[in-house]
Amino acid sequence: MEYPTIEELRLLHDKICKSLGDPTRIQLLYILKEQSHNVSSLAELMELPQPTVSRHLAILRNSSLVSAERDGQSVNYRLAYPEIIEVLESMRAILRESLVLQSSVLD
Amino acid sequence: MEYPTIEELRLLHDKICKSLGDPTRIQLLYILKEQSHNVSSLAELMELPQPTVSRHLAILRNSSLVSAERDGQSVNYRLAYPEIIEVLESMRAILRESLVLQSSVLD
DNA sequence: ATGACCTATTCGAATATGCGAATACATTAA
DNA sequence: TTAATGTATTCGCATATTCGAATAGGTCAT
Repeated sequence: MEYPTIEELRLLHDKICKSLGDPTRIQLLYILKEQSHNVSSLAELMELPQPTVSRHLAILRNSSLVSAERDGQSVNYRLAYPEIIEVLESMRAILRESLVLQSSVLD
Repeated sequence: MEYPTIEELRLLHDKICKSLGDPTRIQLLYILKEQSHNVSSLAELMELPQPTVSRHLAILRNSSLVSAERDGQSVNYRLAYPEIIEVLESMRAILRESLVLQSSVLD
């Protein structure tokens, strides 16, 4: 496992980590994990204004985490790299571990 | 694989993802992957002021990603969950894939 | 207790991020 | 072309985050 350069870490942060730095975007990824959706469908599912969803999708698109394909008037979004869900699941596992550890300290 | 609730995603974001949302903290994790360090050692390695490093370590500590153990006057920091490096490596793999894909589009 | 050393926290300013509202853009049908 | 539908972007504002500088807190030796 090579030690990444500072520049690469900065790129990693800019492109991926920063993208995951908002709960709405994480939720979008989990919804898209199940199936692809267009913008208005996502807006309805998440009960958020369409421009808000569109903005978040633009960030995810810029990070290459989702891909967009126009289908007539609407634009269909899907996960570009389903592996990102496994990444999030690994984080959830760490989170669970740490919470268990913390609660056991209280005993 | 269970579908996480919005509350859980929000917790995931607050505790883990937000912590990864800064390049300095990512670099700290990669340095600590090699071996544990105290604060001033990290500050010197990263060429950053001690308070800056201390602040970032506090955030990582609050996220349970690093653990601190006092050793006399200094405080030794180490990765609480080395798995976090694998998570970051998975993100780097996705990043590489997307960059390769983008460059091939240019051909 | 005092000084030396290491670490943590606070404060103010600068920057970044997210949101609502309005609007611009794109596509299709009539 | 015009209207309708769906999507993207812009503008201001509010909030959040980061950093440098200064300072406070903790530990140990004298």
